[in-house]
Amino acid sequence: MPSTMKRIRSTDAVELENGDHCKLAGWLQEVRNLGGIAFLKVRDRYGVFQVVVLKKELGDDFDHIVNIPRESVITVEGKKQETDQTELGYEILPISIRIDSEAHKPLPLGVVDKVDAEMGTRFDNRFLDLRKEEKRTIFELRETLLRGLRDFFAKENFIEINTPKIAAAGAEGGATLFKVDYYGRDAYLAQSPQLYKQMLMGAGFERVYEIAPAYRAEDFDTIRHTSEFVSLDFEMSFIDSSEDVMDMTGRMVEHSLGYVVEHSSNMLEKLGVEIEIPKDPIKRIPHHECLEILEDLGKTWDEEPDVDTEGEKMLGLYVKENFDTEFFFITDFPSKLKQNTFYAMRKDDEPSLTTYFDLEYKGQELVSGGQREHRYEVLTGQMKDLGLELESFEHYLKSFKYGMPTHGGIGLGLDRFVQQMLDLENIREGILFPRDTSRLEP
RNA sequence: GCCCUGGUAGUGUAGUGGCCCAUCAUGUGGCCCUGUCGAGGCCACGACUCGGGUUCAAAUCCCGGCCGGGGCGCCA
Repeated sequence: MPSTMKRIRSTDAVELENGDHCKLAGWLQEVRNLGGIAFLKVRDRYGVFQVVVLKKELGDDFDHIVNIPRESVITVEGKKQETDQTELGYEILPISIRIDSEAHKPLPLGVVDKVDAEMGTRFDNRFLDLRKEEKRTIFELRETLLRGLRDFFAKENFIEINTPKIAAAGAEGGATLFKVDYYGRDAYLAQSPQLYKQMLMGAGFERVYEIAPAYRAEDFDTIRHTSEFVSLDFEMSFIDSSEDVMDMTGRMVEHSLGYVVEHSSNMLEKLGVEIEIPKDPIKRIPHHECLEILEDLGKTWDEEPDVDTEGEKMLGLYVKENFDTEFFFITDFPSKLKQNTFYAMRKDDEPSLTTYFDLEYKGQELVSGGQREHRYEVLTGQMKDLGLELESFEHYLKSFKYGMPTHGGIGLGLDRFVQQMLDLENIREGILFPRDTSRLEP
């Protein structure tokens, strides 16, 4: 019978003396039955340990043990025996084996099968999919990245905030919002914390950041969009220009990626990923120069020239080849392209341009940000030009009437950050339970 | 929203008018095997997304439904 001995991790058993008794537990990954001897491969979060059972010692129990279905949860108590024939350098000679949870057969998705599964099958059985080490490693690394980001913001004296995810109106005009029933009233899931961040600048918080879900009811079907994603937003006051925001953004990326490399190099090795930490300052290329570069590269446009998806990829390769970096800012977005972003500040000396920028990472948009318009009259003017009803923004606009500092900030797609950092083919790989146009469960 | 593409055993696939009561692998079940680690050997089990149509004949062609994958627009 299992004793009251405490269960230890597979990797902690490495430290035990040869012959020590211990208790380990995990999922029975596979049984290698050779007839008179069988090897059980048991997996916990940290590794895979081996249990050796002999038929001549166990008799009928042997047949029972080797027939435990794969992926059942078992607890093994026994003696540690060192060996150079297993990955962890030891194996367990069991005294008792307890089945805590017998797995049904067949598995809807093999954990260590030699055949791949399609994404649909994998996400329908995500808990099984995540039993694979490389899938779980993605989320260990995602957590390290988050820790690195929070570490940066703490050092820079930002306050982590939480703003409402249900609101009466959308933050930005034109965006597609999910409608919900709020005690009989129409309400919408937040697609950005933008307006709240700005109101907190008016409240005197000076530096805030939020890491929270955002919702977009757009009909996209791509490898870089989901309907629910985690948005990292920061906002800072008393800036001189959007240069201050870009500088902060660059150092944020530099610090967080450096943090991942410093704390999780073993995990990166498991995935075979090498991370480039951007050199500060990150290269800035004005939007109009991007278009010139693209033209030189032979790109043509059917309509108004812009940095479209193809252009982003081309520019990503261009900076990689010419400047040996995976990062660059596209700056000075034309006002025409940012028309819906009513809070974007236009350049005083060149109103056809905004202070807005994107940060591109490996040829994909990662960050969007800039200096916000803090002058009440200018802001409301831009909103009127867009045809917005000022009344529905009453609470937002009020915060601009009684002392609003200059400010700016960014929004970063955390899932995209993970995707690009780890070279994941699809953004969904870095999301535990993704939501897209067709998937609402699990 | 527009465009492309797909749906065959639990899983992944081959087959694109008759050679198919459907290939291979993996899995599952059984038997053999005392050092396996992509274990090996032998045997067995298990499938054409749904509805309609064309045809002597449909997994295969056509129409529609349902469910996926991807591109663009847009965006993080």
